[in-house]
Amino acid sequence: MQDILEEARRQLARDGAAALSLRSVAREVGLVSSAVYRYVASRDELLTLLIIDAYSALADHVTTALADVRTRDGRTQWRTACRSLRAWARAHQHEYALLYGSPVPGYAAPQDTIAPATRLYAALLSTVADAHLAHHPMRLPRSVRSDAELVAATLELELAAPEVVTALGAIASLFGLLSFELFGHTTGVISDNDAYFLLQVDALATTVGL
Amino acid sequence: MQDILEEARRQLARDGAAALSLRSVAREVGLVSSAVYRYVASRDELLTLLIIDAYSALADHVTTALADVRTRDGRTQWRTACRSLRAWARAHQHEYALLYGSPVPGYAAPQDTIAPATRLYAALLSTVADAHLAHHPMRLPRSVRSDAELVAATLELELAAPEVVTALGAIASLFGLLSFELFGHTTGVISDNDAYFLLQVDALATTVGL
DNA sequence: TGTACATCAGTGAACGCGCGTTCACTGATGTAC
DNA sequence: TGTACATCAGTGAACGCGCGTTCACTGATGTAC
Repeated sequence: MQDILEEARRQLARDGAAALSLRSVAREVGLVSSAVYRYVASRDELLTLLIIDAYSALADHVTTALADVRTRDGRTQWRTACRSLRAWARAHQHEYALLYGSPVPGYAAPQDTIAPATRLYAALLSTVADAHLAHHPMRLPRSVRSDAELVAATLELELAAPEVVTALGAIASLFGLLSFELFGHTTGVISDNDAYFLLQVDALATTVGL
Repeated sequence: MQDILEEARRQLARDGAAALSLRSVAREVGLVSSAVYRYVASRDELLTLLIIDAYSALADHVTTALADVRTRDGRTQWRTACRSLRAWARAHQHEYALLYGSPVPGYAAPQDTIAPATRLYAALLSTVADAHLAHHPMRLPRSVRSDAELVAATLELELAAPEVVTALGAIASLFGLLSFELFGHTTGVISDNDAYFLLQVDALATTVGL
């Protein structure tokens, strides 16, 4: 089982989710194709395992980066989280694409992927938890307000609704920046992706009130 | 040729790029599979045609929406552009995924896709062209500054480098928001996607100085 | 201590599927003298 | 006006490929009496 997962991870990293097949995993691991079904019910289940795996690895990566900086400064934390997120994404492009790119056609993500996915958001939001937003002229519709409050409650964050909304916006921006870079939309436009990313991350920190 | 493209568009819209095959297009259009090669050199070329097509359709959509509002107010323009972008994306999810989601494995976008892709960015940036950014404490590294200046020059925009950078950030944010929504990352978090999107779009307008 | 049985990982063949691409060809339409 | 030839859209068969999944099976290992 360990072998199968390892090989599947390797193939995902090398060729992407679309190219992942039970048969080639079996082949590489020295089994006949049908033997894999002793361990995994279907291709979709394998994919689910890999997705959970990737979410967890990413969350671990960011979490330990945050633990390592040992600072109480929100901006530094935010910067650290963003940089480690980007580092992981660049090192695991296919995994990133699997998690945050186009949904795999015909595959419906089961409930089990939610919790590991949430860990990253929790880590990111925690870095802005002590941001002091001078003033929020943001008037929230009831629906959005209650969503935001639910997020804060679920993640046990001491943030008011407008702050949560702002922070969620910053997270979406972050993934927008990453997806643009990793999916090739900055090619020919941005020459220095490192500097550009850091600049934007700092701008987001400011927007968020850090 | 027209028929082939139409059918390919239809299959792309229905099943996504991954499921698009020359054989099924041929079948549906009433040709034998090899006959398609009289019109299209390979599957990749067909994909390229569809990508160019989609970029153009999207740019058209946003451009005409902008032309229709007839306002000189930047914020209204920005809002209009964002809303029409989102409307198109929601109505053409697979096309959106093809353009802005994970890159198709083994497919390298040729030069021909750049121009049509640029039209949208030009339209978006034009809406912030007369934004007045009170003050930009942004210190730009040389590399980023020259990239930004090149963008402004290429698109013939009267924007200083820091403003371009801010605007590009807003565009990335926009796509981050859209991708999150369309790729299912707001499910269970945001209940009222319409309101949430508009709120964030307005926040971006403010950030950008509109 | 030895026999009978159950468990279980892995095998091998098969089903049925769809794909991209090539190639020699037919047969209708258009063109040139 | 009529014949000879060229063009060109489309055919049909084939190559070679890989896939997910099922199913009856073997043979080694472990367990119970």
